[in-house]
Amino acid sequence: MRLTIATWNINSVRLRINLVARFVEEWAPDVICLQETKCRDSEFPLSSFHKLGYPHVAINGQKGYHGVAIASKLPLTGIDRRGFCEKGDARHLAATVTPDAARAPVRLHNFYVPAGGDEPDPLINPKFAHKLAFLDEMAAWMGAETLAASDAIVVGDLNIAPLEADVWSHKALLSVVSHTPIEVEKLGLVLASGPWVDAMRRYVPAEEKLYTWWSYRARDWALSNRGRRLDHVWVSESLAPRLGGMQVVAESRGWERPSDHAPVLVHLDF
DNA sequence: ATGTCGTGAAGGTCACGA
Repeated sequence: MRLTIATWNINSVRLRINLVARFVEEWAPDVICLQETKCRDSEFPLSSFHKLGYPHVAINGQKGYHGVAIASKLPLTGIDRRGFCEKGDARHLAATVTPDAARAPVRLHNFYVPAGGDEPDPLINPKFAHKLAFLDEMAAWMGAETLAASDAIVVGDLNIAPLEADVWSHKALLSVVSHTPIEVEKLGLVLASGPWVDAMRRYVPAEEKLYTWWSYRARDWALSNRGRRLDHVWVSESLAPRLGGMQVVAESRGWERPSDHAPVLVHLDF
């Protein structure tokens, strides 16, 4: 069978539930991982997901900020939420899907890494310090738990564009939070806590521009095309041979009242 | 190129985070 997994920073799931509907009707992912749902669990539009064909939904929300969710056509087991940096933020959600009863299950981790504020100096910007600490804790925990030792996937808005071709201008963004060397280094340590494989870059060469986010502030996001690849899909090395394709659904950025992030889809063939 | 969004608590707009 083919398992299609999507990840999308939706920037308010309640405001954009109709965009979620349009996306899943056109792309029919088996599992959709959302970030920035921005609502309490009691406010989550659960019945909308049920009507869209996703009877299994795991949520980790909070009032107004952050929040992650996993909606699935297949049963979700082992639902778990980890807190990072003792902040009480809803930034992680894990669940297991079993695409093929004859195979080992796949563990899925959905992350929303802190954005980090504007000033790229942890000594004067507590939000940037939090982002760096979050990455350190992520690497330590993922390594200690050996998450990549069995079939596993990490998705989410990691809020870092690590490669030069992950941003519209490497030079211009070297001191812009999301592309600073210290963040890129720490994200590299998270990746190396695996072995994890950057699934998106299996399909687009490292030298080729690839974006998942375009600022709301551009007059014309498509014309200026000053994007960044902030959203990621990593698979354990054991799953890499199962990779069967990847798309960034950039057209969604042009939909009415869009999220500033586009969904990323990855296909796995079992 | 400091511009545009979403939320919440007010209170008919602003602060904050992104």
